[in-house]
Amino acid sequence: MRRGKKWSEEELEYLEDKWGAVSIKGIAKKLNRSVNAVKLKAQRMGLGDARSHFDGITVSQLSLVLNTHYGILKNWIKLYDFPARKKVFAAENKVLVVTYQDFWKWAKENRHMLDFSRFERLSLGPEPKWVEEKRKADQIKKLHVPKPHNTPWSKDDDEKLKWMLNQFKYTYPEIAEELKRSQAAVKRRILDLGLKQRPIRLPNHIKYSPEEERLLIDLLGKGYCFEEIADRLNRSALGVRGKAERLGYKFKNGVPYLEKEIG
DNA sequence: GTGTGGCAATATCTGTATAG
DNA sequence: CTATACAGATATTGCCACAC
Repeated sequence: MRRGKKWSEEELEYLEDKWGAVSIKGIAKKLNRSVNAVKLKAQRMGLGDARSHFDGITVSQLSLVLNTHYGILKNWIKLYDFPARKKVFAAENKVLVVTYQDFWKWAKENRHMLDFSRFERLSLGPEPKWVEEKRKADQIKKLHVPKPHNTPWSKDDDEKLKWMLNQFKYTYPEIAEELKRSQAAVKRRILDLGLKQRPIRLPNHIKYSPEEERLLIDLLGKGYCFEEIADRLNRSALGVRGKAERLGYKFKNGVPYLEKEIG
């Protein structure tokens, strides 16, 4: 003869999902059961220790693994739906965490935001298949644009830029490669320095063949940088970017998407 | 159509600080 | 030592205009 309520499917699911993520007290309250009843059920389900059950990482630790900054992850949470949530471990403190599963799901959609060359493979658990190619793309990007983001322009950099412009024989790809920055960065710097000279333009009457368009779309989706795609198409990164726009792509923090696609 | 001009907006990064 | 907050500086991105 049982005295307790029978556990519904929904309740069991909830328990399994929140075990280790929400305090036992919280689960008990939500399910309108006693703390003991919840503990007992979890034990019988073989869920194990709530604390070690968590298959994820704190956001703070993740920022270290990714070799970025805590503030950047906070920005991703705020603006890009990074799937972090508050979790109570041992004490009262709530800490931002993300499960590996949630992380990889988000990472797939936002792969362009992540630089996989910054961390060793498998340091965040088993990696989905697409990661291998993205990491390769990121390593290639580093060859095109070796200077880390926000690297200040030195006097020498600026002088070299001016000198090259004054030769009136260098293109964006050539100047960017020499300065180890993206072509877009070079373009912006020319503007900021108030220079009147411009790199010589590449021919602008070469139509993209269907194969070229397909390659562009493919590489863009896989996360290759514009410089690499441009090299393969024998064009400029600026041009490839423009073509991507004409193909209907929009960009949000480097992540390409098509307007008509919903979700 | 294609590559690029121009510029506002914003992400990244550094540094400092606080609390547990 | 870990987790978090926040501000300032500036390098880079998003977007659309525009000349060929």
